[in-house]
Amino acid sequence: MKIASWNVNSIKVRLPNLLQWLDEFSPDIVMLQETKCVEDAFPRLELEAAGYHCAVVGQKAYNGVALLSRQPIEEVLTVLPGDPEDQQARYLEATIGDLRVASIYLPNGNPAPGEKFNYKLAWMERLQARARELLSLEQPIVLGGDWNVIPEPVDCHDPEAWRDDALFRPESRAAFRTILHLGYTDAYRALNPDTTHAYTFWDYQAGAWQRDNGIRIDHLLLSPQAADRLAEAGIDREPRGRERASDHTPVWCRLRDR
DNA sequence: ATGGTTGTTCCACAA
Repeated sequence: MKIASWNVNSIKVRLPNLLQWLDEFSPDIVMLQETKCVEDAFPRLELEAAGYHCAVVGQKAYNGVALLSRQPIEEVLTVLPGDPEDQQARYLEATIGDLRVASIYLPNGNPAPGEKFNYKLAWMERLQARARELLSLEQPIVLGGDWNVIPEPVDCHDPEAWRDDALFRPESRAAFRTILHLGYTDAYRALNPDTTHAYTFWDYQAGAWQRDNGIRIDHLLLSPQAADRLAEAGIDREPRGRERASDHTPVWCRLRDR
């Protein structure tokens, strides 16, 4: 069972890249972020033709997350609980087979400090509460997505350049650790404890890709029942080097069948 | 320190 997460930065622009990658990589489940379209504009027919069920939550122009799955998608939750005022399409949770999965697009939070940073931290509090609730299911869970958090200095090319950024500030990193400490496992880091230059995002600007000036901000967090089945984890850099690439590349893991 | 890029939308904003 291959599970991947990819911030595609517009599903409309990236559909050819996505279809090519689905064909080559053949994941069973994909969490998508920054689809940047309303539900009705999501290219459901093309993805179904490629063999995937779709669940989508979207809004105009910004945000938007989706789940793709070879198996049917059930018991869908389209909002992160905890704030009825929050209108941003950033969370989609569902049951697929014996798994509970979520596609997460965590707020960027810049500039920090400020309102956007406050929103990020409040959103992380809500996510932590939901992550704790989910653990009581005692089920394999995968919380995957663009977490917009650089967990450790080793997860960026130049820590000094990111020091005051919302993705690397102590508050963001602490909130991420708090979720890990509930009992979740960072799939990539668990199986690649010493790997450096393992990035999932390279800015479009200033030749960041060519200079490998990247950051690791896309993560798959596993509940204990999922971590027990973790067989492989990696980052597929190939899509980032293609024509019309997203600024993110997919992160993935493989869980053993039970 | 600055500027560099991409996407969506409407003449900026988000990343």
